Amino acid sequence: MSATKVITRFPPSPTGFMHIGRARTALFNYIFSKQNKGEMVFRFEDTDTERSKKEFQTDIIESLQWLGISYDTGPFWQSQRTDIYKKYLLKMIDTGFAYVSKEDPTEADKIEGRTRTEVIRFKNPNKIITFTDLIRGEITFDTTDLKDFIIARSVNEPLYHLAVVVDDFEMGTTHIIRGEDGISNTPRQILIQEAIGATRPMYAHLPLILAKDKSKLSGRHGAVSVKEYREKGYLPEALINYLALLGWNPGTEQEIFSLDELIREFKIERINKSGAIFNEEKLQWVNKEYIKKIPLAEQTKLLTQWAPKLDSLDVNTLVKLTPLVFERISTLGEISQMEKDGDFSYLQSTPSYTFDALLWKGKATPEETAGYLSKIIEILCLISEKTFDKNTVKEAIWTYVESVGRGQVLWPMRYALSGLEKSPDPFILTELLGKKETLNRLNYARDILIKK
RNA sequence: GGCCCUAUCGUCUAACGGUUAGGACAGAGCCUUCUCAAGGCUUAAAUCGCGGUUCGAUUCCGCGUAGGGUCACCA
Repeated sequence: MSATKVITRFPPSPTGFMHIGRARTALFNYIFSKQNKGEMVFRFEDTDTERSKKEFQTDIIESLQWLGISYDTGPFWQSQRTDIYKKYLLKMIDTGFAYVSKEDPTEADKIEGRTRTEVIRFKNPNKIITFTDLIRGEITFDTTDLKDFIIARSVNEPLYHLAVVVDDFEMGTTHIIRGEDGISNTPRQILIQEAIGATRPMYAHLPLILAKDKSKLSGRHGAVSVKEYREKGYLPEALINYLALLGWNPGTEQEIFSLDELIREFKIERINKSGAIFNEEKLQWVNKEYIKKIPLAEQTKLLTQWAPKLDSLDVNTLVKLTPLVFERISTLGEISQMEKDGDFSYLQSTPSYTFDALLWKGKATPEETAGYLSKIIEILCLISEKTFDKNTVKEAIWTYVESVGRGQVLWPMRYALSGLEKSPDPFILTELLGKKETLNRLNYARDILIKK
């Protein structure tokens, strides 16, 4: 065991919403630091003042919070650290590791009427760099290809590579865990490290999260931001769980992990090397696993939150309705969809329909069906209001139902109560509606059949 | 194109060099069932190709091929 404390970092640039790839990177950094009793630094890489937006900063911070990923130090803003970078730039120029280079104005400069013709370039020693990646092993580059790359526009305007290396050094970063797209940045950064006398951190490059077509996941592939998944009604625990499983597994058959379990089980060397396609169907399944585990009281709260119109129902009905809804959904957003589709309509108002919908598979005649309903009504009338629940109702009518055929009776009964092709079973419906309303609806249905 | 990375079912993946190549999601079928769910059972589905190394390659090596990443005065 090394005596050095593990320090990881999460350094987003606030140039876009927190997307799921970024969230997974944050997650792995978080898990790794936690399991090593280390710390995670959070900083905004906002040296690109043109593209950095406050809105994105807010979204990133909120997403992190929602996911339950905390940091120990920060946030820092690179835009507030120019003095520090300047110090290093000056020193690098002084020691010959960097130089001010005369440039022809770029196209962009010409268009925007700028006349600046100097930048700061890194004096490339043109050497072979080999570094060890915790996930991929040794990776070698010939830095000659990099030429004398630009590290700052001026001493007051540092660019990404310089700022990153200085920050990671100053902040004591021991492990850089980032996406695979960072591999090709590594040799440049190591060169700068060597120039400023920084120690080389450990590297771990995560496989990328891919879209269905195996390309890098981006906006054009539909939902990619944490925010969107939040709005669709995914639980943070589920998203975390799924993201952790993308590129990592414990080697056992366990698939459901709390954040604490992840911190316990995670082994960085068990991370895969190849990119993984983001599969929302599997995410849905994971989400369902978590939704099932929510305590009833909390589920009921979520129910009215996602289907506000249900708020008019009494608490008792809501509590009974909750499990019926939750066994049918995999995201909370589906509750809103159900409300929109009218799946709860029968609870708010008397359904209307025509007589033929009441006939079981169209096989029973209206007369027969009216007879079945009459019999059911007759039996239900005998049950006292106090004991009127799904079990009592079922016991009371079951013998009769069996004698004439389940579908013959139960279909019209259920349809009469809900007015829906698909709904919970007729017994729970009677309980939900209560004796009085149940009889009203059954009578209404029978009347329709008779009038026919 | 240069450089770098990667390659097991449709997808996520498991497999000290020796397994009937395992699991999960999705799919199909069956059971349960008045409907929709839920649940249970069953099933189909993969080692990119060619050479090596080895008694034996999914596993190690090489070469192909394919995919991806990266090549900014963005991060």
